[in-house]
Amino acid sequence: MNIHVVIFSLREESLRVLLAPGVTKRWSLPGQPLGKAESLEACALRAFHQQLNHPEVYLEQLYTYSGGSEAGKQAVSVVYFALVPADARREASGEFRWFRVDDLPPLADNHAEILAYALRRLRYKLEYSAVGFELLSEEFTLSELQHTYEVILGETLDKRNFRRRILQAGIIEETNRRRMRGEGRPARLYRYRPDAVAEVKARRLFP
Amino acid sequence: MNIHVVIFSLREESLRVLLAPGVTKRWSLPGQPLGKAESLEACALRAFHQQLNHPEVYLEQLYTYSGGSEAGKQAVSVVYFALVPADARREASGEFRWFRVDDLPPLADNHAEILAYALRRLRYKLEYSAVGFELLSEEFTLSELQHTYEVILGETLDKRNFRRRILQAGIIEETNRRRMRGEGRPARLYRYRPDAVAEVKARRLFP
DNA sequence: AGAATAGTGTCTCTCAGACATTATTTG
DNA sequence: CAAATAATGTCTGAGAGACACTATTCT
Repeated sequence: MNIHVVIFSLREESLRVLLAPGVTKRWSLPGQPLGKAESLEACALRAFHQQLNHPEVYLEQLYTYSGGSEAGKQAVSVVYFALVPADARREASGEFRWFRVDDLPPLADNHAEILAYALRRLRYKLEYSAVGFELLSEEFTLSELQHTYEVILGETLDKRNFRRRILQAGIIEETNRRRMRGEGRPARLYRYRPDAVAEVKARRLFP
Repeated sequence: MNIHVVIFSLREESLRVLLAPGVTKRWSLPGQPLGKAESLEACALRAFHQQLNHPEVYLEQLYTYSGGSEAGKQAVSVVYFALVPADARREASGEFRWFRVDDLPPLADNHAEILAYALRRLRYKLEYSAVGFELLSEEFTLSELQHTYEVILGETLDKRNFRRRILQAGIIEETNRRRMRGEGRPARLYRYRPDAVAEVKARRLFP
């Protein structure tokens, strides 16, 4: 009875997933055995923190698989997926690596299948929920948000339509601050509306 | 490590769920312990067939819960939900009962929470997939299908809009047969398009 | 003929998608 | 003033929802 975590983040202009090296040449999803009297969520958090030293995580149960590895003994694995902001760079262990989701190494067991499903679900959720924000820091520009969507969906979006839709969805609000990057006109910073954040958090571990 | 199944069906004009009597006065979802080297799907089917002797089932993994019962030992439960056609009346065991989802008895453990979630998911899926057909027999009239939707969603729908949408979704097709009930004009019978059924089945155990 | 149920078409309004120009800042 | 990026509005077509009458069968 194990927990595995699919950890997604945006690094260097692409969507990436965190993998740990296996005993053979295959990589695998970070995982932990479920402790006695430990909840699934607690164990998933533990598996996450084993790799990344970041307090804020979006964590959601994905699917439960059976028969992943040996045929002799029952191997049940509950898989979660996690989203971390791009600025969460404080890595803990040194053995894992971030891989682009479109350029993966050979994977152990059925982890390729799991990852494909996690990616499908992430793309799907992006369209009907506010999950995209979980990959950005607390304040962000609309261009950054749009770029996040484009990277995950793998397609370009129209700037005006994107802004119209995201604004009238009512989940983000303006701040008075701007991002001065020195190049071009400074962009206004936005953040999630606190009550929208609350809604999302309420659904977090229990979709 | 147990499997539980939320079994929905339409009986007597309402959506119902199959429950088994517990040791106390509380009822519970049908369940089975996961056998060594048994897959989750196989065990869910077993739990289903323990109650109902019906070959065709729509079965889908719902969620995995931990810590349901005792605090001392780990209690993990993988929950599936099942849909059976209204004409599947061949019950096996005699102890369970069909309860209306809007009039439930006291339930054991966290089964009320599970059931509420299963119902939410059923309603939600109804809107974007062809899941409604799983509750009807192979051939059905559009009025029967609409009635199914109305009972599950708990609201009435416009007849013309319903027919337009369901027909142009392209998942059902006419047959040459009609349902003669003796009252009123006979209704044309429809069935799922075989290839559309294939699509749905392919996604069945792996949403 | 009457009761019962099946079956059908139109209009309006909202939302999604295509599309180009102006505005603000730095060097 | 040139370069870079941010910000903004309109038109068109498709789909959703409101809405009432005709058709077929049985007794």
